[in-house]
Amino acid sequence: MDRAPPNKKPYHHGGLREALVQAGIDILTEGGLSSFTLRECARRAGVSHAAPKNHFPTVEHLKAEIGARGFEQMQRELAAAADAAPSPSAEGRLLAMGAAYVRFATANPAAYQMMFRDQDSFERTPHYSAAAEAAWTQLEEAVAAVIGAERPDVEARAAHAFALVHGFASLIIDGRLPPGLGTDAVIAQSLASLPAALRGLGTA
Amino acid sequence: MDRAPPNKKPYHHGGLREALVQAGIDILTEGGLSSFTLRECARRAGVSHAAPKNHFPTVEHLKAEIGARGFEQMQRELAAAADAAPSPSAEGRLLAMGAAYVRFATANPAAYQMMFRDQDSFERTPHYSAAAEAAWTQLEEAVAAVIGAERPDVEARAAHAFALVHGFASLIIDGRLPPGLGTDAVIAQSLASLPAALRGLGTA
DNA sequence: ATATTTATGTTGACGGCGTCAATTTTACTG
DNA sequence: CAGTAAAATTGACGCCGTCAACATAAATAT
Repeated sequence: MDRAPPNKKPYHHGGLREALVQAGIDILTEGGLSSFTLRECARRAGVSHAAPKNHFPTVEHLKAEIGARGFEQMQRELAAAADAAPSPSAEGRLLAMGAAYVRFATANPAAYQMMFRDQDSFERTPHYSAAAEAAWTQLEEAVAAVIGAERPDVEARAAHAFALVHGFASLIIDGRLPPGLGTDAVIAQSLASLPAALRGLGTA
Repeated sequence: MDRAPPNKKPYHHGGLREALVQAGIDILTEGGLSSFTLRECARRAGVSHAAPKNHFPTVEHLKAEIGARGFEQMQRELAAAADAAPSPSAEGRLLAMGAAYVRFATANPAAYQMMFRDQDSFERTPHYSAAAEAAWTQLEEAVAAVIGAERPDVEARAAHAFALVHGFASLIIDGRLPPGLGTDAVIAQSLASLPAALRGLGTA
């Protein structure tokens, strides 16, 4: 009857694929990107070092799956933040999303790195591609709501917004910002300039 | 007489430390971050795999040195770009530096990654720290020239500018921008909003 | 000049990694 | 109840970074 997650273990393990993903997320949370290892994922899942092969052809496929989950989780948090924005205007929603974006990245630094850093491997799986694309669409729509969807440069303006929040997130995660400059206040101040910057450009 | 680089080889190798750094840069240029290996650096320098130990206690120290060179090179290019700016105003210089920043990162993606990505290792050497700090100071001064050095939020505004260019650079390097959005024109358009954004905030 | 000390490199080993091939165990299916 | 296919184990391979022991060559001291 039951196939994947229930208490019954239909196969040898019963849900190794899912267990590997969860183990990987735990490892990232506990020890950061450098402690992530395929063999350690297997250990935590209680299987031998070669067992993952049946569910993920290479370690990059597992990383891609974890990255996809990260995009999905972030998308949920951004949507919630937009709905909970103090001002329900398009601007208010965009600013709330921007703040939530940086908050997600700094709260889950290793997962965020797994989402964005190609280490090289372009083993982008369909799931990863879809999740990343959905997150991009979410951002693009929020920008379009601010500047008007008919604007021919909506994509370019979305890229601007994306670069700003991703830049802050990356710099904070890598510790490359002088102390005191990665705070919510500083970021909120920078985000405040975003609507004007988005609107003021590209109409030329 | 001659000690370090000349044709004479006073020691066993004569300049292994420098040769390792250069080999590392070559590897990054040719094969990207994932092909960088301490043993491969040693191979290219023509020494055994353990020889680097005498010059760099760990591979992270070598990475830090290469990262430091990257910061120094970038700083030179930014200064040259500012001096060659079409408009010699503070704004013109800042915009030229921003464009040069993204250009450097995309032209040397692996070196840029080595400069910024901590892989974890906080083996920051004095040289690395000094070079990174100098680059930050350069940016801060350019921002101060635009908005006025007496502004109490110069650092925070510099962080804003830093995040924007670093965000673009990172997204492009990691291939996370939809095709066509990493072009010079799009970036120039975003940079154009920077002076107004920097000035318009934080005076409150 | 010779001896000693120090710096530099080599060799070989260690454990950990990702991947693969061969094999065994378990579940599904006709 | 077969027979097949899926899932997992074992053991090996070649890499990697690091270390300890040893060898060599340069600098220094006597």
